[in-house]
Amino acid sequence: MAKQWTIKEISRAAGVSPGTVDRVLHNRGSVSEDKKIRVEEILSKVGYKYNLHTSAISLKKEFRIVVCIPSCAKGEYWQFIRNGIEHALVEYSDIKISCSFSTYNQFDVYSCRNAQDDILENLPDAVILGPTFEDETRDFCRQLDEKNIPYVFVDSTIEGTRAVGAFTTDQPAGGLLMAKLLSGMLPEGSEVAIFRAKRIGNQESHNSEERQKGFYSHLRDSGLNIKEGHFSMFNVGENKSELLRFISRNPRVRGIAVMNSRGHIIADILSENGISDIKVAAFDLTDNNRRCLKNGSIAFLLCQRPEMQGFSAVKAAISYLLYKNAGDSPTAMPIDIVMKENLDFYKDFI
Amino acid sequence: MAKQWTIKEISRAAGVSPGTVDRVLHNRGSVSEDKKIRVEEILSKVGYKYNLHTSAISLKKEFRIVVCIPSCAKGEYWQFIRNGIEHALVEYSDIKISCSFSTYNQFDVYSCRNAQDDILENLPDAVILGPTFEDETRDFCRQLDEKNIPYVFVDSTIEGTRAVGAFTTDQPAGGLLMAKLLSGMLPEGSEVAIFRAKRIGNQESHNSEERQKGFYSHLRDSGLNIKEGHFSMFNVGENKSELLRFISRNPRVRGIAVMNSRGHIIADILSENGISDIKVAAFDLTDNNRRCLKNGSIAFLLCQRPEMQGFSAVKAAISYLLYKNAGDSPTAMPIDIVMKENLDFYKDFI
DNA sequence: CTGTTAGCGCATTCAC
DNA sequence: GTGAATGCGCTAACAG
Repeated sequence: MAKQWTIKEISRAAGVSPGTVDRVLHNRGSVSEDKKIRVEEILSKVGYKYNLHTSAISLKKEFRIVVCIPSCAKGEYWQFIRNGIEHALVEYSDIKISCSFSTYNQFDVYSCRNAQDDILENLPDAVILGPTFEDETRDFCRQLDEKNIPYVFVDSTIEGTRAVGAFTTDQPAGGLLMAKLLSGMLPEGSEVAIFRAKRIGNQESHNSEERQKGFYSHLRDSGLNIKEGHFSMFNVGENKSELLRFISRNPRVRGIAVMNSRGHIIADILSENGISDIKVAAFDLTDNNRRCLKNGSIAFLLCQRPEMQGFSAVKAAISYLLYKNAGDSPTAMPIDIVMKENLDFYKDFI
Repeated sequence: MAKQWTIKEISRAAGVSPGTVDRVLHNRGSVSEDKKIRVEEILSKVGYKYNLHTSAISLKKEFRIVVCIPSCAKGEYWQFIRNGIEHALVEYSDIKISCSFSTYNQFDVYSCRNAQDDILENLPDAVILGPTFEDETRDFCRQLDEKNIPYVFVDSTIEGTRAVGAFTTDQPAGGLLMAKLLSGMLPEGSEVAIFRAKRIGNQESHNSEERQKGFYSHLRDSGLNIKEGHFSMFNVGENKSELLRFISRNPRVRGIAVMNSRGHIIADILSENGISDIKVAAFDLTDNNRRCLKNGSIAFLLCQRPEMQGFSAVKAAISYLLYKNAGDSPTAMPIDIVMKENLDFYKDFI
């Protein structure tokens, strides 16, 4: 048990007042060079560690954090990130933060710009950012930089920005893992198919693309034959006929890898049509995917700890706001493999 | 954002002093019935929530927690539980707790009894318990109950005790998952083998047994042929010849499931002897297993979040010590499936 | 530049 | 039975 030093003790040891130590700690200036050095020496010698909570109670200011992420229905991916954020707000409820959400439609650039503009008008103390549109987000970050507003990424990060934290998944690694797992559980001589969502406009989902790269990088060597299919996330009606046609044209396909969280769309069609010899894999433990995992129509899911991302993002924001601690490189979340047999244990965790 | 009510505000609303509110909060008595009711009404109406940290700073008492777990080498399972505990102590360093470790040899009942006796002499405020020997631990818990010392389980729990928290894994589920995953990745017509550690004396590891039950429960239906093998965790020299003999006698075995964390012992022998067509699976992400996963000699591991167990145990102990919050039923950790491809992301997480 | 001090939310002691 | 006062570690405003 390392002893916890207090500011008062430090000040005594340095022969200065607590106020001076506080000034040194916060780089508030107005401290003579020699005293500053003396204090800093002791500080590092005893390994002084801030007390997040006691310092927070004496803080008058209320920090305003705004979260800019896609809106989504209950039980979908972004909802779990949101849960993690809200969990953190409870965990850190002694720290005076007000948090508001500025959500946008992830398929509509304009709604995203609107959300970002709102934030720039409000000038919060920090923002948590779930990026969907690369260019817009990069632009937004530049403006936040100008205004000295710190931001933290969840889900994925945008290169060339100066975030104070980022909690993401290595998407190519996810794709590769999916390729290996799925191909490993198919009978010899099978083919795999990769399924991607058709998107409105030409905006292609960045995460899906990255995953697909990883997926192909594994199967390039294995010599397995890969087919490509598409489905719609909106015009669900047409999916059935299209999928059945795909299957009849590619009778040796025994595994379908869905590059986003909509595996349940494929899985439901298959099980409704009594097709049980094709294994489906997808990403994220959404409510729908959970259901399909349970009834066996999805073989496994790869999950990226959305709650933990949200939780960590809030923690990182607070740590920066209070102590200017910026996280170094992005933190890659574990990629959890969830199957019917361990599904029940992935619940409510951060 | 739900507003956080303070004791002072509550007292104003109830027309009493802060001291009175505190007395009803802590059931300290010396409060007239009518005031008590008035305060409790407001308390529940506004959903008053303790502030763990601010209440801790004003607490004079230093809580003494002692951790009674098996000792182990660096990079082994119990070490990670310990890491989680130490992580929590840092996270909650604003709360005055002193934590000491009373470790025992997990293969020696006497050392366990000694560790427990030490604790009973010291009379700490709470103990965190990693049970190995069932009878001894049950007895120990009974004595703690008598002395009103709360305890929290990590790793596994003992039936019929009154722990204020337990963070464990569903071992049969782990065994079942291993059976499914391993058998699913073997070529048709293969056999699987289950390997268990020979133990000193007749004390059999409870966890291994539970896992084995789960393992068999899956394969009973699948009709797969299961062989049984043994290895020594101590007399490692004899393992090689024994394993090679086993393999030559059972030439169709293509998968070996090791029911504890010593998969690396089997994996190393196999790879040293150029045997690469047998997949090994085991439990826990120990340093040795990590190495084998990396070099491909282990196919996958099932892991039970030891750091999180340790972390949660400390949190539960604190929550009980401060507010008498006892966790309801044991909390089952997720069972993480770790393979070469997602290995790198399972590091340093709680 | 520097020391002093009030006050954050809470627990506790001490008068009344 | 009850309220007022004090102190925990820390920040910030203020006086010197």
